[in-house]
Amino acid sequence: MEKIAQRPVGRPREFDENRVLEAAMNAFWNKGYEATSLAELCRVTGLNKGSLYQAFGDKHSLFMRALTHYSEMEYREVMAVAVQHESPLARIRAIVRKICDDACGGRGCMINNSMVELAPHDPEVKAALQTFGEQRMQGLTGVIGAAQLVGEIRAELEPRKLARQLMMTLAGAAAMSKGFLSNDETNETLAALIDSWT
Amino acid sequence: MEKIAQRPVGRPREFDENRVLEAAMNAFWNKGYEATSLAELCRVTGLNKGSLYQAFGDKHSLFMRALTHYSEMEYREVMAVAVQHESPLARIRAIVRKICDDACGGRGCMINNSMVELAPHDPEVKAALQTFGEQRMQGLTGVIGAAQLVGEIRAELEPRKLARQLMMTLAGAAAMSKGFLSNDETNETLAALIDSWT
DNA sequence: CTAATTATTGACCGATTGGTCATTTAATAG
DNA sequence: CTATTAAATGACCAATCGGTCAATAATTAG
Repeated sequence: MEKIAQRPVGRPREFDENRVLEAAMNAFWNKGYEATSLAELCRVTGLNKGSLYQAFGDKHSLFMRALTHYSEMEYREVMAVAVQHESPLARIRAIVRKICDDACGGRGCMINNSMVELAPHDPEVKAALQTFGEQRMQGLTGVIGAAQLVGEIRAELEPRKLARQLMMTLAGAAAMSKGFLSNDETNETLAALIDSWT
Repeated sequence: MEKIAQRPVGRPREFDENRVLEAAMNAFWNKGYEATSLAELCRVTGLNKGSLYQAFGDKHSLFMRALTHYSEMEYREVMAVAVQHESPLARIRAIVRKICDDACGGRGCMINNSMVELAPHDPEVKAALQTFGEQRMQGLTGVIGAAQLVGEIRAELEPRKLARQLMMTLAGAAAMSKGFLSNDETNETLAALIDSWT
């Protein structure tokens, strides 16, 4: 017996879950959690309240899904850029450039936005952000260590500390690009940081 | 004729403007603009809506006053710490430590919070933040230059670029201290950055 | 066909939002 | 005293908030 992908019982969904998540993510990314109303979410997703609630639960649950969606999307895109480069240092530079350019689009980084707006008062968001952060810390630490092995970064520096330094500077870039620094200025500053490691 | 501080005509105010501003600042600093309701502002200030509106205008105007109050308070406090040290480099370290410790109180830095939450959609806030930012950039650039003159920071580095680097890292510290890094980790990272300049 | 199951719709809900205003109160001016 | 000015109060407002729900529609199971 072959296992055919048969439809579940009941009326089928008329929307694509990923498209809806994408739309909700963009709304939250642009305006933050509090400033994004359910009416706005209905507008951008094309669904009405009832459907939104049945499919995703309340506003907070939808936000958590959108936040996770963002984290996975961003991670995937950054990895795709990273693997285009051979040397670890070139990978680091490409990763940083990609993250910086994404954040300089005027809406910053959704993870950073959420950390600032919600983390202190929302344990669920805070826990998710810590998970995403640890994931990124490990990735960066790994590639920094690799760069040291091939002599592209000075060996006496501690990979974990450099990764932390980079994470902090990227977080700062995401914030300051929203109202104070230009894309060029942030990119230049990040490049200078990495140069100081070689 | 001596100029006596005579009371103005009409019923005198029953509250101290600075205390009210302080209370409003703390509320906005804790929860951000959108998440702080007028009811909450009345609660923490002890005033009721009518008085709040007559004295400060609408919510947005009150926020601008609170934000300015924060900027001036923080600037004053940082300067007070700075002047306790003789050498420029010691001043830089003290300034950074002070800013970092303030931001690590769980509520971050109100300027950074506002940049993330409001700058992209609120021109008035954005303009104010740019002013505050420029002020700080000039201060940091100056003291970095002074440190170079006495040989505490390598002379080949550009003061403005170092100041930008420091501002970005401090902004990152303010954000990440809200949900990801401890006070010790942020302090250590910032100290390492400054060490790399010597 | 009927029964069962799930999705869609939009009217509806109480609570809260930011904001206004007429009335009262407390002071000075003359 | 009266007139004038300004602050304080809390009732009041329309609009919006997040959230619910009964009615309807679309599908599968038998």
